[in-house]
Amino acid sequence: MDRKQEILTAATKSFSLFGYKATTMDQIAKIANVGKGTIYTFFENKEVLFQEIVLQMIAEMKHEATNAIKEDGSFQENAHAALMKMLEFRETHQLFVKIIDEEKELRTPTVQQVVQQVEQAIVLFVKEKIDKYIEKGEIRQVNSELVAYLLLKTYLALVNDWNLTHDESLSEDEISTIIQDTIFRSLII
Amino acid sequence: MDRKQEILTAATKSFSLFGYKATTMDQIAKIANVGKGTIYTFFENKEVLFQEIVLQMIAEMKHEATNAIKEDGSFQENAHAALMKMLEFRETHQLFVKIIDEEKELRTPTVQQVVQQVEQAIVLFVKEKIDKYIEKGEIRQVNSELVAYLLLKTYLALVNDWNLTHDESLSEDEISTIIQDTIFRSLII
DNA sequence: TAGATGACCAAAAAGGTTTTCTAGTCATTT
DNA sequence: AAATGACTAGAAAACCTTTTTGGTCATCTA
Repeated sequence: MDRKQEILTAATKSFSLFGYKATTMDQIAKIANVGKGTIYTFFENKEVLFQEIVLQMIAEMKHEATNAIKEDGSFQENAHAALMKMLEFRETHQLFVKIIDEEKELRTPTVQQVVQQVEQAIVLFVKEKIDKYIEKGEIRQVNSELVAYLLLKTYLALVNDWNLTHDESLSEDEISTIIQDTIFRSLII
Repeated sequence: MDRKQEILTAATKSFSLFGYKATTMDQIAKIANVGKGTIYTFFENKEVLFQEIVLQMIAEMKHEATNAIKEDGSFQENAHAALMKMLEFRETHQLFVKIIDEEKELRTPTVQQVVQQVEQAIVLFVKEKIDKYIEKGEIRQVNSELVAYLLLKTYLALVNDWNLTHDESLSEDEISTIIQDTIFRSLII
């Protein structure tokens, strides 16, 4: 495996496990079995390395979501499939959970910035999907950006915030059902 | 005006303006024109004084919301009226805005706790209203607590979070329209 | 001699200590 | 009997010291 990939893998592992702030460049170098200086021949600095990894994650999310969608499927079934994929994604990709946590707890400026980028990317992606279904005439003509924003915030509230005030987390089924029953349902003509 | 009310007024003013942490008991005493010791003859401590004020605010919110609702009105019009009242309320009662801000920024434990109480009170109130309309058969049989929770989180996202990533805040009309168009609409049979 | 390396440095963060501030008390006053 | 504000203990802020860490670059190695 080439050194750059070695470093990316090591950094992803460490960021996912310890977060941005608690991950040191020395640590990454050690895990990747390279000298620290080597990292800097591939990545300008820690922040850029982090951003590249997060960008990779966003690409993967898009990929997974896109895969879950059937080109000729109805809005209802595709929305459901994509949502379920995103609920799964969360479980396998700890990085997503970790950075949202760190943004809330530690307030690391870099992380805050990156979380914003992620949110923006997700909203844009979802907005485009909504727009497509509006064009198709399958769903109502709504402010697609606002709806996309609302979907993201709802998702995060149910997935991350609910268990802060309640003993047990919501199951994927409960989350899926409530979103289906409210926002998705309201869109269908 | 009696001393207790004088103190409550002064404290409300100071908490609304500076938040919980930045308000000192000396300050409240000075504004209220009483000796600091006097505060402690009416209120056990700073925390209790704060809670009493917030409890008062919750009562007022309930009062306003209840007033906005017509006993024989449809779900649609009452939901809209109550939502508009809450959007107004926010403008006049800076305390609500302030404590939600302080909970996010400063993480003062007392404030965190109190915000939780407020949220719980609101969710319960909204849940009961939803249940009433389910009974009436005007809206679908949904998990009313979850929907109430979702409404609150949506409200807060649109009112507080949107402008963190966008140049201009959403207008009351935009907020009202989107909530109406999504969550409220999905409930109606 | 091109690419990798880790000792090195400046700057930031953590840790520890002193000073200031403030919630809450209570002896004195009204 | 009720109100007060000087007082205190403990919390928070400010300050200084030490350690850590991101980033560099002279040296090494293949």
